Amino acid sequence: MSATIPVSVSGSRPLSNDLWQQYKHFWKPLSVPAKTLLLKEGEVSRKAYFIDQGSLRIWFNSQGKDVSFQFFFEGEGVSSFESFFKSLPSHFNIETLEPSRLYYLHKDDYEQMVAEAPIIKDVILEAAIDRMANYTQHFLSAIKDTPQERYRKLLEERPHILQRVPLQYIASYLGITAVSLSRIRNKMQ
Amino acid sequence: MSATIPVSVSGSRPLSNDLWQQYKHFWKPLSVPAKTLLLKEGEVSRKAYFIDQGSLRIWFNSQGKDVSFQFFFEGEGVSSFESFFKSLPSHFNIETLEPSRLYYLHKDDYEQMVAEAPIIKDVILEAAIDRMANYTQHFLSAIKDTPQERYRKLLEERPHILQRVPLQYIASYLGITAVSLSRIRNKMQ
DNA sequence: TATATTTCTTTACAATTGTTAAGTGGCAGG
DNA sequence: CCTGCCACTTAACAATTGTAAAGAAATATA
Repeated sequence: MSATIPVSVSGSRPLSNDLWQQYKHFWKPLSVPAKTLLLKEGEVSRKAYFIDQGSLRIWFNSQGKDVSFQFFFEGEGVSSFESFFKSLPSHFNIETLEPSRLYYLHKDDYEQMVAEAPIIKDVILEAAIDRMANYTQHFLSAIKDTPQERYRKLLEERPHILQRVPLQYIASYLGITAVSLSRIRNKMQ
Repeated sequence: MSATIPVSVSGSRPLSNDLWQQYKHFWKPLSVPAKTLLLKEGEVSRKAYFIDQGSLRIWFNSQGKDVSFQFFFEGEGVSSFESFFKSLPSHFNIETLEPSRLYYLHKDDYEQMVAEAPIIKDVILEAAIDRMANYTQHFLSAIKDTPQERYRKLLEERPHILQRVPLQYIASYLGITAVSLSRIRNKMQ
């Protein structure tokens, strides 16, 4: 495994530690082509993923429209947090953007892991709080910034996204149409 | 105390249980007038609040503009989650909208509580995941719905907000100006 | 390489929103 | 009762965005 298994299971930065190393054998390798659906809207998530190579996106269907919600790359963990931890139907689809080499943790193995080492829950709680802070920032940006500002911030803070994610997905992520994003890009020369 | 101390400490529905009842003496009563600042942007939160009577809002300053982020009412817990649990400077202000009767839990007492009953962390984790699901829905609505639709949903799902929160605050919460909200309201007769 | 398919850009027009400023109504304090 | 303050509405105009359709560019597939 070239990247380190992260503490987070839903998109936070990777954060290795002894505890996690101890249980990394629970993570199983998986290689999939682009556009592979790893989790389908409405299904209960039984797996948390870690990206060794490639990229994923989380999206959902809104009145026939494909709306991207978040993008993930090497070294990041991905899951439908609420679905995985609470065994509820997922509101989202999880799909590969590129051919990807992944590791996944099955819910049964996760259960065994926390049964053996309950302290792992602290790690999960911290990850959940981090995730929440992240979503909060997303939401705040959506209500306080214009689409131009959101695009400019994305360009500054996560330029790699622009190089690896189709613009139509980025447009829906910014809450605008592909046409409007194209105009914004044109205006910024 | 007329309302039950909730499991959540950041806005989820109240959810009493034996465990929580056992520690409810840690919560101290506090009565404050309207527009009282309970937590200031940049400060580290040392208290989590529970609303017995009245209402609160979380807001922040964005380039001189007052942007409301969330509203809370009787029976709800309120805190700057990340600030309280991770002792980081808060990104938000917490302020009363109306004269309010509150209960608060000091961070020191919270520490003692989880030291005595570590299982309370499970409850916190669940609350955190609930919060996250909530923020997620907020964000999704912000990128997929028009301001009209968001206003219509607010009217349907949380009509009490319209009756107790000034429209200017609701406008910023919806990501639009007070003028635009007024037009939308007018258009919907 | 050639062709097909997908992605992105451009255009024109309608609809929505922001901005600024003026006007209306309610409410509290003197 | 009056005055001032605050919240909300309305108006006019500029700017932005959505929609639909056509065209250009890039990518995939044979």
